[in-house]
Amino acid sequence: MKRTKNAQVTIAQVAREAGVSTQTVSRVINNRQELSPETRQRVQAVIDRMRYQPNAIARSLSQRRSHTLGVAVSGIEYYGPSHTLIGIDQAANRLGFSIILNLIHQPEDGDIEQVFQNLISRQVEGIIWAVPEIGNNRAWLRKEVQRHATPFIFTDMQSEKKFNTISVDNYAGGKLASGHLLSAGYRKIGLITGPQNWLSAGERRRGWQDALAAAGCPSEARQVAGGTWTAESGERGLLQLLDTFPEMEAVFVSNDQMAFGVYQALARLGKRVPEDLAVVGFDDIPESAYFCPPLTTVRQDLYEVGNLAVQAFVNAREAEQNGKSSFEGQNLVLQPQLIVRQSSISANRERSQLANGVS
Amino acid sequence: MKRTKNAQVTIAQVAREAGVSTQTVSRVINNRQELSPETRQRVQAVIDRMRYQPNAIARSLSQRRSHTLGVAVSGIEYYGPSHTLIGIDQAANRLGFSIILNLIHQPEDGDIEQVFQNLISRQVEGIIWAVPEIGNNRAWLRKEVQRHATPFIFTDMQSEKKFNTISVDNYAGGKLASGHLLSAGYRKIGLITGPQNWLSAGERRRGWQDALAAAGCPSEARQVAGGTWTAESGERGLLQLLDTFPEMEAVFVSNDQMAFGVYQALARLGKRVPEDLAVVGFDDIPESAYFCPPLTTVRQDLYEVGNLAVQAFVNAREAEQNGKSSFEGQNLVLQPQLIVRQSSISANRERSQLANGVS
DNA sequence: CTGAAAGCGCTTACAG
DNA sequence: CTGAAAGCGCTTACAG
Repeated sequence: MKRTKNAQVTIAQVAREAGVSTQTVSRVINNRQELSPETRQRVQAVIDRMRYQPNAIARSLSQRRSHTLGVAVSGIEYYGPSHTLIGIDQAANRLGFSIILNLIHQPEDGDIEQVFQNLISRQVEGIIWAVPEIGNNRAWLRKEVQRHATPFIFTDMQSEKKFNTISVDNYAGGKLASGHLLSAGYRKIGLITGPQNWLSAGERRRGWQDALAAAGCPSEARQVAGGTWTAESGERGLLQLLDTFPEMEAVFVSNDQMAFGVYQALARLGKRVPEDLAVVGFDDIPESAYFCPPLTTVRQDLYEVGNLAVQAFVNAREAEQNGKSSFEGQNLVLQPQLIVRQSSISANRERSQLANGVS
Repeated sequence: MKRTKNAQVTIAQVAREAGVSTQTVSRVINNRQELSPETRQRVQAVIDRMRYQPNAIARSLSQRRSHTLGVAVSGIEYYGPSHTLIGIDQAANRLGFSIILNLIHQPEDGDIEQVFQNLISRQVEGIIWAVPEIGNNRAWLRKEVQRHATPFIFTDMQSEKKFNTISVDNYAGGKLASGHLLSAGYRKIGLITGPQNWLSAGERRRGWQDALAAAGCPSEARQVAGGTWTAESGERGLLQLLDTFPEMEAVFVSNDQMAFGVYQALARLGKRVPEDLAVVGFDDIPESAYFCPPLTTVRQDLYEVGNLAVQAFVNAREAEQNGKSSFEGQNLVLQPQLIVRQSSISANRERSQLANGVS
């Protein structure tokens, strides 16, 4: 009586029970056409009665197709990566692929190698690498990718001919944010960056720099504070800038969470946004519309990045199967979008002198 | 020249190349002891040269072990679920398990069934179900779980003898939050809830209700506003309460994101926290320490829930293997922790009359 | 210490 | 329309 539980029912058992061969059962579960309706029905009945579930692993082995996609992601506790993952998951499901997930905690480390090998040995049909390019944690990976036939899609990587990349144009985003402040009349614009070695952080910084340069505004080192994406670091960054760049009129903060920290620090000091300091963020997290005042920011559709990554996988796969001569990667760059709210629009355009403490 | 890429190298090819049998190669890659050092070395050299990677699928089939864990999660865009997932991932990695991920978008729907079947057919060795119990989306699941031998761990579910559950005591959390406000001297305490049909939302509400009842305070319907976990709904909830419960002195908001919305709405109205309204949240998201003023909230260690879920899987598995007579589930309940910050402590304890608009 | 044989649970040509 | 045989790439007893 103990065993109400399924010991695995196999195709052979079903075949015996139904009085047919195993490949007839196989034809039923795979919905092949060359089958008499009666046989199909009879076998199906047995399948249902025995609650037969085909073993996907056995199927994978004989078909040499795992119906599986390897996904490596970092930082799913943040808004962006979690949405990319959601996009990947939904698109993969639509195509009937399961996802083998690997969260990368320290992209700088050698566990990159282990994750990659594990995915390969599990015979994933493709790999999506949604891990920020930090420093050169990918030196090893690049070589390996070219050695394997498995389609490999990079997210968050500089476009590069030999690879498949889907990314958001962070440089353009940085320019957009800074250009907006410039055209609103601000000239003394500070910057709070993301972690030094993240590619996206660097690109946003470059965008800021070039926009300011193009407008003939200075962009000196003292106008820049280094953050780590957290609200806390935003707060620290602002305090630092208030010290090194007291004449600051506006600040481009490299993500919304840090912008939140900036808001809090300003509130504590009795300063107002945007009258005392205009603020622009990056990401457009859901909360930013509810900041007080609502935050001007740069929206990037990371969910779409996930979808496109899966699409790129499909494309790469087909190319591979059609024996495309050389493995040419495709590079897709999404343009971010400026969302203007009140944090960057001082109604009367009289920028107060933050330096003088007039609040 | 085209094909620099690996066509799959098999154990047979390695064996032939090394002049040994396949099971000798198998012994090398599995690090078995009964092997002469020379043979091992020679075979290893061939493995390295040919870049042989064992096929995990073939191995799974013959071993009848997938080294795989099925994980279903909802809402990874939120703080809690994403941290649970991180906890699961890390613990699983330590044990050498890969994760097959399924994001559940509409827990109410029948896709529950499909996800479950898919996981089973992929021969996962266990399933962690980190999907909130909403309505009775699990009626079907419960039956199915008992039919299969695969260990099944529920997160976010009411403790129940027959199942393995790991959860946070949301009821206690609600009591903690409300009790704190009561002992700070507040009597007129409002509530903004999470979505009606989420178990955790209901539990927090029950905690609030019982705490108030125990203190002899009213907890009428007009003191409650329904939210949906988002900042936007928090804002709406507050406005509603201001209308239906104007004498309100304090409010327990069922998560920090909604509390954030409450802050913003109050700021817009020129009201101050906690002088005009004391606020307590739930979750302790990283930002809440940077709210202005810092938010009193209830911390739950969802990362730990993930870790414990994996541990519970290991335990259930061992029990199963040792043929424990009946499948007795284990129920683990984590206690949340009150984090007191400034949003609930009015220095001079003079509660202003929000109703009168004296701010 | 090493190998020949069988088997894991399916599918894929190939016959008929 | 249906089945006997071989094979996917490993591991597991079993010999020796």
